[in-house]
Amino acid sequence: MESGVITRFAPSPTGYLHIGGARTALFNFLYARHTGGKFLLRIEDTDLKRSTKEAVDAILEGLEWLGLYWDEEPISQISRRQRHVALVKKLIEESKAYYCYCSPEELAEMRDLAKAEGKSKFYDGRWRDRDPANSPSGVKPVIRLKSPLDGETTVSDLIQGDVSVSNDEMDDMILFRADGSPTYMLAVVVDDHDMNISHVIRGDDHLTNTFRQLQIYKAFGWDHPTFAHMPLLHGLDGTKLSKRHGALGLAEYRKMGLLPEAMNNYLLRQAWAHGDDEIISLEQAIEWFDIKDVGRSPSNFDFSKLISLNSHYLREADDGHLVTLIKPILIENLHGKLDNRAFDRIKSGMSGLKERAKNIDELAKNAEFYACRRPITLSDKALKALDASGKSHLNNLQIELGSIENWSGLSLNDAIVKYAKKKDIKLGVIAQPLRAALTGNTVSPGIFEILAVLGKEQSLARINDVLT
RNA sequence: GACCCCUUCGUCUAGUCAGGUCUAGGACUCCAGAUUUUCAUUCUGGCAACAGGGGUUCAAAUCCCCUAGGGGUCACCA
Repeated sequence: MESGVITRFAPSPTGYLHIGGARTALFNFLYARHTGGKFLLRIEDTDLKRSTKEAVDAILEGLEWLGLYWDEEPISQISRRQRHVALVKKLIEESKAYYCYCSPEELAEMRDLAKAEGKSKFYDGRWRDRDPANSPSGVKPVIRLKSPLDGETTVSDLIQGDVSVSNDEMDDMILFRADGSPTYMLAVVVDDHDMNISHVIRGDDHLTNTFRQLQIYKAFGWDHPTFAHMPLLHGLDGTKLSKRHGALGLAEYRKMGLLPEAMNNYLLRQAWAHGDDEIISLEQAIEWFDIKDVGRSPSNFDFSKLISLNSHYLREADDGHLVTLIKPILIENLHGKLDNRAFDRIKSGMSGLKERAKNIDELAKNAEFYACRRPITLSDKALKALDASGKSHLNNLQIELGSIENWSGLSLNDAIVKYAKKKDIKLGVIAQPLRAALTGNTVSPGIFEILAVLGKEQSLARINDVLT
C-alpha cells in the first residue's frame, strides 16, 4: 500500500529522549503505519556545541526499545550543509534574502525598544534594502529572510484548525548565522522539503514557528507539508514537563522496570482517545490512530496511571520473556548466592510472581527466594512467624509431606488441608510458618504453588533448615 | 508585555464538529465490602467534573460573546 504519507521525527541530540519526544515519535510512527506511509528519522545536529554522539545513541535506543522502527537510514542535518548553503545563496540572488551587518549592541537596543513598546518583533529591517557595499568592515553578516510586510499568514493545522497571524508581527528571521551555519528555521524547511515529508506532526511549541517556516516555503516557491501540532505534555502541577517532575529520559523509565508496551499505551492516551478504550496494543493503535482524534488541550503526567498500565502488561507478558528481563537484575543482586536451578524455578513460578509485581525490579525482588541457594535468609517478620507453635507444626508437616509420592500442587493442597483439619486449626496457622521457611518472608505467591515449584527435596530441605 | 492556543471528576479522557438519548460515561487514584493461606489479583459498591458570567434557543457540556485561569512563542537553540 502506497499512500504518499511520509512523517518524520526530528529530535536534536542535545540530551536524552524524554517522554514528550517519545510521544511525538509515537504519533508520527502511528500515522505513517496507519496510512501505509513511511516514518523517517532526522537528527537535527546543527548545534555543534550541544549535540553529542551519546544523545544520538540514546534517542535511537529509546525508539528501538519502544518498537518505533523508522524506515530509512536516519538523516543527519549537519551532513546537508552544502544544500543549505546553495539554497540560501539562491534566495540572496533572487533578493528574497539579504545580508544584515547589525552588531550585538544594535540588536540589544532594538530588543529593548521593542520591549518598551510591548511588541514581540524587534528587528527593524534596517539592512533590508541597504547596499552591502556600505557594510562595516570586519563584521561577518547574517542572512535574513525578506518577510512580507503586510497581509497575514495562516496555518491550516490538522489539530489546531486554521490559525492566522498578522505578518507585521514577524520580523525578518535569520536564515544563516554569521559563522555560516544554517538556523533551525532554514534547515527544517529545506530538509522536510527534500525528504518529501507530507505530514509534520510535532509539539505545539512549534506552532508559532510554523508561520515563519511557511514564509520560507513561499520564498522557495515550494508546496508545504500538512501540519499537525499536538498539545504538550505537562507535569502533574500543570506546568511544562521538566526534570523537576521526575519526568526523566525514557532510559530512566526503562531502568525503573517499566515495559515498553505500558509506555506506548500510556503515551498514546495523552491527548488521543478511541472512545472508552484503555488497553491498546501497538497493533491496535496502528489500526485506530488518526490525527483527527487528537485533542487540543495539554495533559498532565500521571505516574500512577503509567504504573497501573505496567502491572497490566506485566501480567500479560510471556513468562520466558520476563525471565530474561529479570535475569541480569537477579545475577547482580544475588552475586554468588544464585542456585543453579534458579531460572527454571522462576519460569515455572512466574504466573504467581507476575501478578504481584508492578514493575520489573519488583518482579526480580519477589523472585529472589526461588533463585536463592539454601540456606535462605529470613526476614524479621518471617522469624516471628517461626515461633514455637509454628515450628512444631512444621515439624509435623515435614513428616506428612515426606510421605507424599505425587508432589503436585493439588496433592500438597490436599495433604496440608487434611493436616489443618486434623489439628483443628485454620490454614493460615500453618501456611504462614511454612511460607516463612520456604521464602524467608511473610508475603509471597500461593504456598502450594511454591512447594510444587521448589520440588520435594528443596522444600523439605528449606523446612529442615529452619528447624535445626 | 505582544501574539497564539487551551479549560468536563484530583489525573487521563468519552460526549462538542451535525444542541435534546447527559439527573454527564469509562479508566487511574482514593474509600468501603466480597473472595483468599499472606500479599497481590479479581469482583461489587462509593466519593468526585461541564472554569465563571452573559446571550441565542422550546432545549446548551455542546453555538456566540466577555472575564478569569493555565500553557506556548517572541535567540546568530532546536
